[in-house]
Amino acid sequence: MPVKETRSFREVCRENGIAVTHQRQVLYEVMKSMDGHPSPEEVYARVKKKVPAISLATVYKNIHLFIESGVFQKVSMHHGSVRVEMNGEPHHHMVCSKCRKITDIGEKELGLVAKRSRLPGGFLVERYAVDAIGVCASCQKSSC
Amino acid sequence: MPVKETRSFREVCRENGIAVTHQRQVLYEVMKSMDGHPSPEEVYARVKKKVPAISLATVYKNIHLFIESGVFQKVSMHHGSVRVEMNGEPHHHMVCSKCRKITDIGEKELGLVAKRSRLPGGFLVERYAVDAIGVCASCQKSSC
DNA sequence: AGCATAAACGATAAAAGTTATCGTTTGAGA
DNA sequence: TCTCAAACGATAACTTTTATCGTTTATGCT
Ligand SMILES: [Mn+2]
Ligand SMILES: [Mn+2]
Ligand SMILES: [Zn+2]
Ligand SMILES: [Zn+2]
Repeated sequence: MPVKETRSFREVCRENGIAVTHQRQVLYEVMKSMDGHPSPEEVYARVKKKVPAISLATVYKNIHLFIESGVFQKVSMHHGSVRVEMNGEPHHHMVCSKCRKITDIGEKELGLVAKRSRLPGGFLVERYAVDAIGVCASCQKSSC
Repeated sequence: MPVKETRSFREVCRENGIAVTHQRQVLYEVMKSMDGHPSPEEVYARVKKKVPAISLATVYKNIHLFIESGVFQKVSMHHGSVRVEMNGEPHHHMVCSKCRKITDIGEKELGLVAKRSRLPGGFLVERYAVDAIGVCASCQKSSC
């Protein structure tokens, strides 16, 4: 069973043209075993137990690599510096995955339906925030 | 017309029990005039043209104050450090506004949105990311 | 298996974003 | 006008992320 896991990781690397290093492999397996939505520091703390000499920079570099390769994803497009919303009207956002531009869009234009105020686990909903993630018109034209 | 604006800002301050300082007032008016979703640094650059001696710390402190008072909002709950998603199944998130915990929820349990792949302005949608923002069961019990 | 080379690694400095500290200034109520 | 808590500016400190660079390692080719 570790054999199968190893083979599948090797295939992932082969597909994406990246080398199979010891650090990379342990990182991949540790991350796969983690629940929730850890930060790079949390991943670093975990993987350090198995590879004590690993560098935080290596963790960051490989998390980026995994995300670029589609092996894992980012929880949100909105990490980094805080952004302020001055538009008091309830609305949602279109987020361009190329240029990261955030554009307002009303609920009606979005075609949004069905709003539950209670969700499984007893979660009480105050509001919904929807991101339509894709490519803006300007980035579709320019082939960058 | 500047008189009316001033009065409304004074009322906002009165309602929230905060002092009407010169910096605060200019900051409020500059921010209200800004489109999009600026970062604190962008706000700072703008307000500095009108109050050159203002400190970046003052900008940060007042942005927080405005957000806490509900005058303005944050674009997203997900600023700060990047979080990695290892759950490959398509899903959305419940985000607790008290403890900030992020919990997975499937599309079916959520009640979901309509799926338009084209949005106004020629935006091409790749996927939707929905945050149900509210209070988790644990934070409902504890009255903190 | 041995070799060459590009990629990856670890250590750490630097950059970016944010918060804390502290002495000085100012707004609000008496 | 006077008093004092609140707010301000300057800047140090902290957090998160990226860049740099010398060393090590994986890979493809004999
Ligand atoms: Mn908006
Ligand atoms: Mn998730
Ligand atoms: Zn774009
Ligand atoms: Zn909570």
